[in-house]
Amino acid sequence: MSVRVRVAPSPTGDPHVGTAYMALFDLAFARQQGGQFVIRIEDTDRARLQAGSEQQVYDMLRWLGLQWDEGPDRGGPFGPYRQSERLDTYRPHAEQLVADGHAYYCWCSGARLAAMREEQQRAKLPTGYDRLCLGKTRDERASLPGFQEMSVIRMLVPEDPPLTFPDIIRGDVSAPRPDDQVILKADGFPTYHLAVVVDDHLMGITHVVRGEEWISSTPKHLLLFDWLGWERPAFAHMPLLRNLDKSKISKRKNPATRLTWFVEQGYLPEALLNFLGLLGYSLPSGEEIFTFEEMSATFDWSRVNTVGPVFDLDKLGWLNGHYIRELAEEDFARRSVPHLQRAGLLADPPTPNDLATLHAVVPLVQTRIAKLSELPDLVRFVFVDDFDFALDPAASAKTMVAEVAPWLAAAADALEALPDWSAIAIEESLKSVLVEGLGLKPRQAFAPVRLAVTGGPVSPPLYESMELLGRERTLARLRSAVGDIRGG
RNA sequence: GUCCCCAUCGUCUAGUGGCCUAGGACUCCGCCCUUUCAAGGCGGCAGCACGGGUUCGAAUCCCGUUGGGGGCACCA
Repeated sequence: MSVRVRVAPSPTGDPHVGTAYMALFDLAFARQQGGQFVIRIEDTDRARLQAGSEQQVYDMLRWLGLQWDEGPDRGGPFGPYRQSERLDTYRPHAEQLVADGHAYYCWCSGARLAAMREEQQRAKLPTGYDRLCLGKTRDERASLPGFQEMSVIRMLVPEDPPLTFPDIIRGDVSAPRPDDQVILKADGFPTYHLAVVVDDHLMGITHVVRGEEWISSTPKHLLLFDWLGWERPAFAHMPLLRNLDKSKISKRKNPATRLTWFVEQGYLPEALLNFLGLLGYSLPSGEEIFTFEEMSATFDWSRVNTVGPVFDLDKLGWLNGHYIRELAEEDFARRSVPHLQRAGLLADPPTPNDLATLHAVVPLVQTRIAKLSELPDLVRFVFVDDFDFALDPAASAKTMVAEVAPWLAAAADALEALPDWSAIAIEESLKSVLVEGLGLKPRQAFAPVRLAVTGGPVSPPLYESMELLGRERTLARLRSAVGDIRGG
């Protein structure tokens, strides 16, 4: 039997990094086994549904290069792949379970259930449905308090349900005894528990890969598989990604939860994918920088950890810097464009002139950033004309003191007379004037020059920057700095 | 509260009873390179939560304690 795995996101907002994490492991396994990877959209919660979210899921997985074989957008032999389009599929199974005595109708109102739960918690009892509706007809129930017209269907959990199961990652795992879980809601939609079991079976899913948070509801699923006479799939409960404080990764505590955030920040998809592969996992070779293909080729469930890894942005930044440095220059330039546009340094579409500037500046900055969003600050000086060293007030207060004015003036004079405007010529000229001529230390001499020309104490290499900037703009900035210092 | 899962440097991890005086990576710190900042090279700080067993031998196996996490919905 061919391996079939799925990722089953809920379209309730920005696509979650956890979805990508599961998808990566799903796909690594599926590709290695020559199996299929399926996307199923779990949109059974109408209240939390968000328009556009489903499309974002596709966009993000595609951005990461995680290609699926079947899904709502591309079809497949087991469709539809959107649960809202499979409503007719779930109800008969729920009704069958009622007919078989494994489930029952319940008319308890939300208010009654909430009150019951509160009572149980106050009395320090385990929470769970009290079976008020069990064995009653609608009419019998209607005369009791806390009744509502629309019924739900609940599982009738037996005294000794199966509580242990083999987990591919963890070995034999046991989980708590479930209560009489609702499987079909009053609005006719299935809950996750029914839908996941029915769909996983009908779609031929062989390995259920999901977060650790699902361990405790697995007995419900086991029961459903058994009642319906279906073979249980294998389960792999992945560790949960964590915030810095070790809690389950969440939007509130961690910006790195939304996949779109990584795009905005200028992380490269290959870096993020590599990083996710490093969380809770390692290659047999010990190699930390690897491609999806390398991960997939050696993939082994026994190498997946049971400990939830903290999502550490420092390491991602290092990896991202590595991948940025690996980029061909033109690729790097191309990927930089949106970030420069967002910063207002580039028009959309960019002018040919700006594009030429971009390509010229790329080699100067490629080793200097960890993510593409750091780019604008580094190259602003070459794109913007009305420029002024006071951009960095702290640095300029410290560096642009009265005694440096003559240095800058001397530098400007020398550069004005320079026959050949090249980085090498600029370097020689400046060194001879400032270091040999005025007897300054290089450090001393070049700090104000850098500040005047690039606007910051940190910049791409100075001579190359000046060459790129051109003689006129370089001289103008040096002279303007001299004027500013002398003018107070 | 209750049930379940988990426990190696700050973080990600290697480690499946002797190869461990616990290895690598990120971060941090130093040095080299250098006009700044990076990149790169070299080096350093830092860990088996604790207590009992089992064993000739335990980071590795067992029990307990402590700590952390997750579940306990007509959300997934």
